[in-house]
Amino acid sequence: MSTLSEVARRAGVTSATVSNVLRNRGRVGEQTRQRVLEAVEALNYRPHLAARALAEGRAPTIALMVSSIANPFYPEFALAAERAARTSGHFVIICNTNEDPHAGRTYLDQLAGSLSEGVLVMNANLDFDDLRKAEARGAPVVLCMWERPDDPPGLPCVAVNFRLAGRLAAQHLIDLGHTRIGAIVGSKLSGIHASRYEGFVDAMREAGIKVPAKNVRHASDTIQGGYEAARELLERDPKITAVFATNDLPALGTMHAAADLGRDVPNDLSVVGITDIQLAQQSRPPLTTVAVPTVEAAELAVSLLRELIERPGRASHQKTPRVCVTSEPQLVVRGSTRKR
Amino acid sequence: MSTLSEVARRAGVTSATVSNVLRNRGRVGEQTRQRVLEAVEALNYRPHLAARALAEGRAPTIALMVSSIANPFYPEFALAAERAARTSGHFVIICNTNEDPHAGRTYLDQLAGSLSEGVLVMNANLDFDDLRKAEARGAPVVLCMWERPDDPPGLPCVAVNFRLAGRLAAQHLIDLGHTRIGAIVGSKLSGIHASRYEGFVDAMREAGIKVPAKNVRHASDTIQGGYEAARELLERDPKITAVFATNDLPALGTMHAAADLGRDVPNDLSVVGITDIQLAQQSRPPLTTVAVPTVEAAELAVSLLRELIERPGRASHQKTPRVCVTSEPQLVVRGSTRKR
DNA sequence: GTGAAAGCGCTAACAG
DNA sequence: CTGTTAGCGCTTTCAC
Repeated sequence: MSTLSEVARRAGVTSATVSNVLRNRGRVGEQTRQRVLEAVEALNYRPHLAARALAEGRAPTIALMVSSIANPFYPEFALAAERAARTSGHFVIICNTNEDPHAGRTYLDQLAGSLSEGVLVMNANLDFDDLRKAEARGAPVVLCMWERPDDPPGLPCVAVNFRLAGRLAAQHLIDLGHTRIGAIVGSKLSGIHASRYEGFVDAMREAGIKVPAKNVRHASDTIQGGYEAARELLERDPKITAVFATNDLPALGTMHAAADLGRDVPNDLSVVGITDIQLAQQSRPPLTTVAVPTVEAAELAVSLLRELIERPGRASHQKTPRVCVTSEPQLVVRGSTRKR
Repeated sequence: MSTLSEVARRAGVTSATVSNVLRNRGRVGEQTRQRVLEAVEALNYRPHLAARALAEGRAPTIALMVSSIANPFYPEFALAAERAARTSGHFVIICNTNEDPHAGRTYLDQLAGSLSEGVLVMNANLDFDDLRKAEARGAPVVLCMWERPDDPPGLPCVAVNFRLAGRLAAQHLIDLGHTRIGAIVGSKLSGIHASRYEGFVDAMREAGIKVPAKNVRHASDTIQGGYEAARELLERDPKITAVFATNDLPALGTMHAAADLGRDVPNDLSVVGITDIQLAQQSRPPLTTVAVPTVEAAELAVSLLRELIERPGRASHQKTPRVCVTSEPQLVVRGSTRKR
C-alpha cells in the first residue's frame, strides 16, 4: 500500500495537492496534475477508503440484513440493492442473521454508524429496539418490505401492499370457480405473512366462501415446507381443488406434493403463490403468482436510505418516519391455475 | 456517534484505559472497569470500525467477487464464506461483477487493500493482471473454485477436481448402459467448465464411446440456457438417451425440455448435472448429480485467505502460490437417471 | 495554484 | 494500573 504522501513526494508536491487532483477539487496546474497522475500510476496507488471514511465522517458501505442469503428470494433483492447502492458509491455488506435476533444485534452493534452508514432490513427477525439504537448511533434504518402500508412500523420503510397481493391471488382462484381452497401460510399466522393471509380471507369472505381452519397450514418459507404442508392438506381433504400459498417457494412445494399424490396441476389442482421469484417461471407448469415489485422496492429502499443519510433530521425519532409505497402487486397468470 | 474520549471523560479516565477495557488488554482495576462499562452503556457507545482499522492497519472486511449473486449457486457459497469469515471478525462485501472485467477492476481498485483485507474470487471473469495488482497493493487474493488441481493458476487457490466430477457423471451414464449421450457445456468450451467436459470425454473415450460434435452444445449457466440447448440437442438427434450437463442449472433446464418434448425423465432420458445445488434435490424427479464440496471450498478459501493475510510472505509473487484441494466430488444418484 | 497544519476515532508503545 | 504521546491515511480550512 502506497500512501498519499508517497505519491506527493514522488510528484514533488504536497499531499493536499494530490488529494485535490484525485477528487477534482480546487484548481491545480495542468502540469502538476500530470506529474501527480504519473506518480499515482507508477506507485499503483489507490486511496485508502477507511482513512477517507474517517476523515470525511462518512462510510462507504451499507448493511443489508437478511435471514439467509440462501433463500432464493433475497439474492434478487440484494442484487438490485447493490446496483442501486453503487450509484452513490456504497458497497453492501450482507448480514445473514439466520432469524436470530442476537446475531442481528451483533451485526448492528459492529456495523451501524461506523463501517456502515445505513442499514437495510429485510425480514430478518430483528428487535426493533436494537434497530432504534442503531439509528440513534447515527445509522439510518430502512425496513425494506413492510407488509402493511396501512400500519406503519414507526421506522422508515418501503411498504408493499401484500394484503392486496393475498386478495388478488384469492380472487383469481375464485374467478376460476374454486370454492374448496387450501391455504399455506409461510410463517406463523401472527408473523410476517399475516397480511397476505388477511387479504386472502377478505376476498373469500366477500365471495361468501368459508375457509375452515383445517384447510389452513403453516409452513417454513421453503419448497420442502410447502411440500409437507400441502401433503397434509390434500390428504386430509382430497376435495380441495386449489391451494393458495403466501410465498412462491411453498407454492412450488405444493406442486411437488400434488404430483406425488397423483394430482395433475393445473387440471386436478390449481396453485397460486406470491412474489414471482425467478424460479416461478421455471417450474413445470410455470407458477401462477402475484408479482411483487422486488427491484422497485430495493431501489426505493436504497434511495430512502440515502436521503436519510444526507438529512439525518428525518430519521425515525420523528413522529412520523417516512413510508414509501411501491407500485401494486400484480397477478401473473401462468400454467398452475385452471378453471374448475 | 459517541467516541472513545467521550466515554473516557464520563468515566473519569483516559481513552487508552477505555480502549483497554473494551479489548481486555492490559490490566485494568475492577472498579474503573465497571465505571467504563457504565459509561459505554449510558452513551450507547460502539467502537468505530473504520478508525480502528486505520489505527491497526487492518480491515474488517473481505470482498467476495461473483458474477451475480442471483445465480443460485453463489448464495450457498456466500453463506458458507460469510460464516467462516465471521469467525475471524470479517464482514463480507459481495461484489457482483456481472462477468464484466471492468466492473471487477473497479471493485478491486476500491476495495482491495483498504476497505477489504483480502479478496475471494469466484467465477467472475476477472483479469488476472488486475488481481495481481490488487495483491501487490497488499490484499491477498484467493481463487475459490479452481477447476484444475493439476494446472495451478499462479495465484493462491482452492481447487476442486472438476475433471473428476465430469468423469464420474459420464461413468454413471455409461454404467447405466447409455451410449448415445448429449453434452451441455455451461460456458464456452475454452472457458471455465472445460475441465468438466474433459473429464466427461476421458470416460467416454475409455469406454470406447464416440461423442460427435453435434451432440455437444454450449449454454449459459441457467435453466433457460440448458432448456434451449437441450431442445436443440434432442430435436436434432432424438435417439439420445442421456444428457450430461456441466452444471445443475442447465441439467434442470434439460429436464424441462425433455418434458416439453414428451420424453419422460428418467425412463426416456437420463439427465445428470454437476454441483448439487439445493435445487437439485427439489426438482421432479430429483436430479442425479455429482456433488461438489461447496461449503468445504468456502471454508478452505477463507482460511487460506486468512493465512495469507497473517503472513503476507506467502502471497503469489512467490514461485508457487498455495493450492488447497478440497475433498473429491461425489456422485449422488437420484431420480433423473435410469438404466437403459 | 500549492503548502502547512489540524483532526477524524482509535491503537500501541512507553512512562509513570 | 492508568496516562501521555504519536501516529494510521486522508480531507479540509486557511495561508502564502
